[in-house]
Amino acid sequence: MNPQQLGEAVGNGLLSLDSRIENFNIVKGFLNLELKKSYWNHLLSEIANNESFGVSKYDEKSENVIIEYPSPNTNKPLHLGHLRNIFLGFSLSRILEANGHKVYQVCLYNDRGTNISKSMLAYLRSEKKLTPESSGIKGDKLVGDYYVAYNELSKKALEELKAQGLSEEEAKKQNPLEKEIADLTVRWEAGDEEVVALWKTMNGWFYEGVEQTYKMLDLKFDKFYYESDVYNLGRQTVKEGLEKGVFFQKPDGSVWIDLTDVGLDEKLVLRSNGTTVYITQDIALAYQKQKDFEFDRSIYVVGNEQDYHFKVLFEILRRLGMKASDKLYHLSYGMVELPTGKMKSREGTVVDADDLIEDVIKIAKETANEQGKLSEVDESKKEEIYKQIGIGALRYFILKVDPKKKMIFNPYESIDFNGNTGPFIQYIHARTQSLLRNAVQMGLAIDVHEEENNNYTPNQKESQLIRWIAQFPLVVNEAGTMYSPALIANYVYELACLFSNFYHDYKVLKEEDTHARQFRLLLTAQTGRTIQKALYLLGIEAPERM
RNA sequence: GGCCUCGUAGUUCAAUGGAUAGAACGAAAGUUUCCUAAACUUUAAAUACAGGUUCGAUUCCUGUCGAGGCCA
Repeated sequence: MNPQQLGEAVGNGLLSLDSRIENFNIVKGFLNLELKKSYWNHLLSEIANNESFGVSKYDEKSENVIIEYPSPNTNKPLHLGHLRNIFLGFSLSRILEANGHKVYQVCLYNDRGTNISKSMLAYLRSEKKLTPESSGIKGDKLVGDYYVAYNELSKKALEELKAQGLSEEEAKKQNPLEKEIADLTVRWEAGDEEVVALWKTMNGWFYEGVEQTYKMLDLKFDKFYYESDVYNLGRQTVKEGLEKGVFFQKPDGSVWIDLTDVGLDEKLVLRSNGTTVYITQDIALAYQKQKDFEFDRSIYVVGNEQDYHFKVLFEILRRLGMKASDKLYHLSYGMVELPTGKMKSREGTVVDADDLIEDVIKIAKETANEQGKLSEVDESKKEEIYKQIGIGALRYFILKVDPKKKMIFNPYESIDFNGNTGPFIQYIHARTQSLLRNAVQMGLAIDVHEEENNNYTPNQKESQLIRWIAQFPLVVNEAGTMYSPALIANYVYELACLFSNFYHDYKVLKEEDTHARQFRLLLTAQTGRTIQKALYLLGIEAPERM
């Protein structure tokens, strides 16, 4: 039997079995099925009558999912890279909820160590001893300023040493500031009151500042973890691991795990002096999270420069026999680079998160004013819409890219409001809402009953649109299993394009055939609803007008 | 040096191993007495290179070149 004959046979079989099929044809070894026109009316009504379309309910298949992001260091304010992290974590939380899971969002603050010591030292050395209150500077920015000040102090000290004839390396070794940092860190670990008090104060500034940024982005965490709480944990786990034979001890007393059989290395988990290392803390935190949330799945949103670290961590947890250790996932995303390359704080090329947010809102406002939009909306509402559009543009721009891939962001050009952008999709949504408002004014009600709509035969653009809307639940599912908000972004852009196309070619409210008008109103309502739901999953607001 | 990503129009991004590689920005031309022109319609423009597997490869494998990352 050749492909043509096989196709005929299968096609004829399906034709007799499924009443929804109108006809079929065979092209280049592909069997294409043509559905009956009435099928589309039926499908549209079904979607319209489904309250929870695209959203799964919590049931026996649902999981407790814990997702950790963006886990900043407390010595520097958030930048563009954190924004990608935040947008991904936030969107993925919503996507997993839509898949029926219970999602807990947590944030780990890396609040100790040499970085914050540097900011503290610069503060102690400064003459003015500025605080957020005295300076009016946002807390996280101020701590960051001190961090930068430290680097300048350090650079100056190095140059002085080099002027005395020391080599680069020797100067680094002898840098008195490095010793002071080490000293501060030791005093902090010993619980020195003065140091701990300053540490608390400066971290406090940071939290106050960064939480303003979180609020701007609608982030709400279920729990905050602090490195200072977990850094000393993990010894007990190491001990148990030794007893189980998962770890082994070297003659100097240090504890290791041998992962060479799975292509990784030998990894240190406890130093010979009994202090923990980074990964020991992560092991401890994993157990802490299990205790706190009894998760079935645990997701870490962390950049891809830590791929190796997470491979090792997950392998260790697996061997320790932690519950749900087969459901650990590192959502590894690529770096955000500038056209000039990587962001470097030393070269002052870091794009600050707050500044960027402020800029995009400003651009949204200017664009709206230029085009004379929103003239009939009152002032406070306008500001809210500018914010929704600006931040929507930023979120969409970053989320539409496959998380795994590194992306290039040009602060001056990337935020566009035309084309494949957040505002375009928001605009199409606003149009649907405008149509529906006008329909109400004209006294037209939308009828979702199938039999009413059956009197109309959808054209090709309409059936295409319905077909695409019907895909939505599948896409939500796919985005969840692939951990990829980009799939939702691509989906909703296509949806907006299809509607825009339909809207351009056909009248809705001015259509004289009442059956067609009713049908199109229902289609408009369902398109609007689906765009709104998809944007919600991306963390993007859908304004009623713009 | 070892390991891990990645390489698609001028630029930024798409494409479960499937049909003529799809958009957007930018470039060129056009659409407004018509439900929002942040829109719509045309045109030009791309799979780094060389092999292999397959009926079929942007996708999988090998090598070369190039970019980035992790480890020492």
